[in-house]
Amino acid sequence: MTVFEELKARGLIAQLTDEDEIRDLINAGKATFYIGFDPTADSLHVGHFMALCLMKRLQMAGNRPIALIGGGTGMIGDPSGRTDMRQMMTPEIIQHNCDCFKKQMSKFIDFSDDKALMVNNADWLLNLNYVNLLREVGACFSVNNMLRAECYKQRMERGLSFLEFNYMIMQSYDFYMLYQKYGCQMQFGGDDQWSNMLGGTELIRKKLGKNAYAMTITLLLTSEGKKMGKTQSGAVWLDPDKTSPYDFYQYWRNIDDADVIKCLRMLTFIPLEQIEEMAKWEGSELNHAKEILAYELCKMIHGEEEANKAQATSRSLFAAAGDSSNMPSVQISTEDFDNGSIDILTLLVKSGLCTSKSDARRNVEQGGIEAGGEKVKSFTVLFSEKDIADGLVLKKGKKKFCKVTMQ
RNA sequence: GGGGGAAUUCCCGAGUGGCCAAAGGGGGCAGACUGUAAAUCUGUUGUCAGUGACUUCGGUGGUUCGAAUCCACCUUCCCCCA
Repeated sequence: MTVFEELKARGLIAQLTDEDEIRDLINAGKATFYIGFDPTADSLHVGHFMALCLMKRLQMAGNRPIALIGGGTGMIGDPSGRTDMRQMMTPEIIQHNCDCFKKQMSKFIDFSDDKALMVNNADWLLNLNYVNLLREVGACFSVNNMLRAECYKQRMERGLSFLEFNYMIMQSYDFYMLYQKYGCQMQFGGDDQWSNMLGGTELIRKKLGKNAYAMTITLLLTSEGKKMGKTQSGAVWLDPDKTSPYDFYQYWRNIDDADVIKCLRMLTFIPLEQIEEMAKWEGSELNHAKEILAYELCKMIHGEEEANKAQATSRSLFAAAGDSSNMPSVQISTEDFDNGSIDILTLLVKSGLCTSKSDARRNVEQGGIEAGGEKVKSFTVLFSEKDIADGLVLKKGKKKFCKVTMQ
């Protein structure tokens, strides 16, 4: 199976400018392509992961990826897929985020011997001269067309600043530069990037008279049409300090039945034949597929060791056997005790399971709290240092655990 | 540059002097049922020393016994005209 066929079979491809050309280029394994990443946070998240996977798959087929960090475009902010204006970020934050991205990506993509490149568009965007830029590429963009683009249309109702309107031009300019500097013929990205990417291929055609191609990856949506990788508390991060390997594992372990197979196909490197086997599983059997998904992804991001730990912890907590050594934990010190004891509400807040004492009280009242395997019946229950010395396991609801230990 | 409108709790959105910690919906959390799923039903959803107190309705002042609600100024956003 060729790379292209595989991408297609996995359902990764959303739109392409020219299917035949792109297929031949990437199957030949000699192409240079790029994917851009805007430094909107100090860690990559699940949304970026799809793009990283695509890079890896293509790299394994011999192609050369360029990871473009948007140090320059980040100064503007992409309006695509947004209903409100992005908050402007300071140059310092952007720089910091760029550095973080770099670190995470190097773990995943092989950048040795120029097998992949990492460049920052700040290198050329920040020094652009306004009038020169307008004269150089301004004539190649039709405002009429731009306004027709889906990503701007959505914003016509709520307002779009000139700053953000220029984002497409900056991104197109990137492609134009990369084409000239590195012979980069293709740009890949999320499906919400489609119009920005077309801007680039158009620009290259108009300025250089050359063909360049664009392909978008299917956005990973849940069966309910929401973006995957978002939780109530925000994105699911790849940085273990922001989303612990255990939480990362649990996110996938708890995924909807309807989404498991899709995720296995799109996110893992498990051979398609095996995935098709799993697709036949039904009912509670699917639970096993979820475990596989969670383990595989955890292994890819955090390494085999962490994946094993996360799985062991998860199994032990839910199967009530094995060790609890890797569940989320907090340490408290003697100072947290009042007269040698600490109450359950304080403990719940300290553990991070509850956001406030009111919240903790409500959870206790509703019977949602267990401590050391026993349901907490009253919010006045006290614990001594001795109770906690060996590690007290708190449980909120069915799935949230935290082990409290003494410092 | 001129004119008009808006800002309410996590989000949407009601509230136009006391009955407002603020309707309704969404989301979240918890309980029941389950497969660590979905759907459904129930409860809950500002904080704290919980039958009470305290802080919240863009900001700052003011009127009033009493303000999310009235007045002034400011900030931000949207719409129409140029």
